[in-house]
Formats: sequence, structure tokens, C-alpha cells
Amino acid sequence: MGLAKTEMFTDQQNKISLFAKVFGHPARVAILQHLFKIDSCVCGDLVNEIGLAQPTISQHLKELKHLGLIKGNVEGTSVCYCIHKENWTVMKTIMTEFLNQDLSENQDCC
Amino acid sequence: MGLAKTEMFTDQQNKISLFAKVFGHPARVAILQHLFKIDSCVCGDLVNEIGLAQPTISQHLKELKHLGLIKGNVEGTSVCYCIHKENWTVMKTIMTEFLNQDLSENQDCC
DNA sequence: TTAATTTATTGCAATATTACGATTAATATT
DNA sequence: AATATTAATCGTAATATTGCAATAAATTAA
Repeated sequence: MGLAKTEMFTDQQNKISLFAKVFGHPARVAILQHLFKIDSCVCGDLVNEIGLAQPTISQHLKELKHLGLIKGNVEGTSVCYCIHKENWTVMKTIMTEFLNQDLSENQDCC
Repeated sequence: MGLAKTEMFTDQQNKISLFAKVFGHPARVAILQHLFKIDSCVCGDLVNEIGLAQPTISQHLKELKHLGLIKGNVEGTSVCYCIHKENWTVMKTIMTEFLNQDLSENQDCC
């Protein structure tokens, strides 16, 4: 985050921006959409699905996992990744609250 | 976006990630929340509200304006910034669709 | 016109992100 | 054990983001 300090902002603001940041790359959006579309998934599928190299996909998966939005279980030589439903729901609540801030009360000053 | 090309992804995926990216910094989240909270706003207020230098706030405002989420009208020596309601609603639809992807149909494989 | 006020722009420096080749680690198969 | 398969990690180059001092631009007030 450059030189800015998280202490300058509220916990809520920091949480929102952390979730948003992870959605701020189309590859991670595509990974999540693919995980939603199918039941289970291995990393290799994603490498084929998305046109990026295996280490790159692995790195994106790591970020998603670190934020708790996905989980991965080792299954033989491959890894089964899927959406972490409980955490996704928590994230959705936080993001939706931010997106649904009420517009109607404000005068349109501009 | 590093070396990745937007052509690799769908329009929808690119849109989602662009919106998410702008929310990916707590200062911009704070700016938007402040604009929602009050009717109108000048840049100076935001510099006081958020603990960042005036050029930095101006830069964040520029990004928000570029994406169409806020609009700014010159009023004397100051500028009145506010939420672009129509565009905010459009953005909200796109983001909500992404966040509301159905979980119930999927087996939890992990 | 001059000075004051407010915001935008420029020009960096510091940091973060992204991508991938090469390699390693872990497991499965033969 | 040796080989194959799959994903993670390391190292590094390219690019993007962030923050701010200095300055410019625009408007208002005296």
C-alpha cells in the first residue's frame, strides 16, 4: 500500500480494501468464477482455463487462500481448490454493506 | 496490470477487476464513505478528514472520477465532489452479480 | 492588479504487483 | 528405487501504485 499506514483507516475500511484488492485482477476474478462454476478444481485445470503460467496461477491461488476465500486440499498429486463458503459469505456481507450505502438521502450537489 | 493482457479475459471480468481495484485502497474507500455521509464536499475537507497530503487526495479523486464513480463541479476556488449516483448503481449491479454467485448448488469438495 | 485561496499537475522515490523460467517438494505409478 | 505428475517456491525482470514536495492553474477578494 505504498507508504500509507493502515492505522490511518478504520478496520472496516481496511477490510473492504483488502477484499477489493484481491478482486482487482481479472485472473483472480476468473479463477473464482471458475471455482463457482464447477464443483471441484485442481490447479492444472485453471492453468488451462486461464492463459497464464502455472507459477502465476499458483501465486494467485495463494493470495485467494491467504484471504480465506478459497481452500485447497491435497488429493494425490493434485490439489483440490474450492470456494470457502463461510468466508465468502462474510466477505459478501462486508462488501455489500459498502456498496449499498444509501444514495437517496443525499442531495445531488453537482 | 503487469504483463497480463486484458484480451485474455472477458469484458465482465475486466470490469469487475477495474472497479475492485479502485476500492483496493483504504483512502479511496474512506473518500467514498465520506462523500456518502455528507451532501457535498470539497477536496480540502477530504484532506482534513483523511490524513494524506493534498496532492495524494487529488490523485485518488482523479482515479475515482476517471472510473465515473464521482463527479466534481468547480464552485469558486473550490471543487464540489459527490457520488455519481447513476454510475454507482451500474457498478453496484456488476459487483453484486459477482458477489452473489450461487454457492448452494456446489458440493463442498474440500 | 496583487494577494490569497484552493485544487491540479509534475516529477520523482519508495514500494508493491505481476509474470514466468528454473527448481524444489510431494505424491503416485511402474 | 526410478520415473512421472502436479503444485509450490525461488529468483528476478518488468510494470504499476502510492505519496509528497514543488509548482502551476484557476478563481476570488482586496
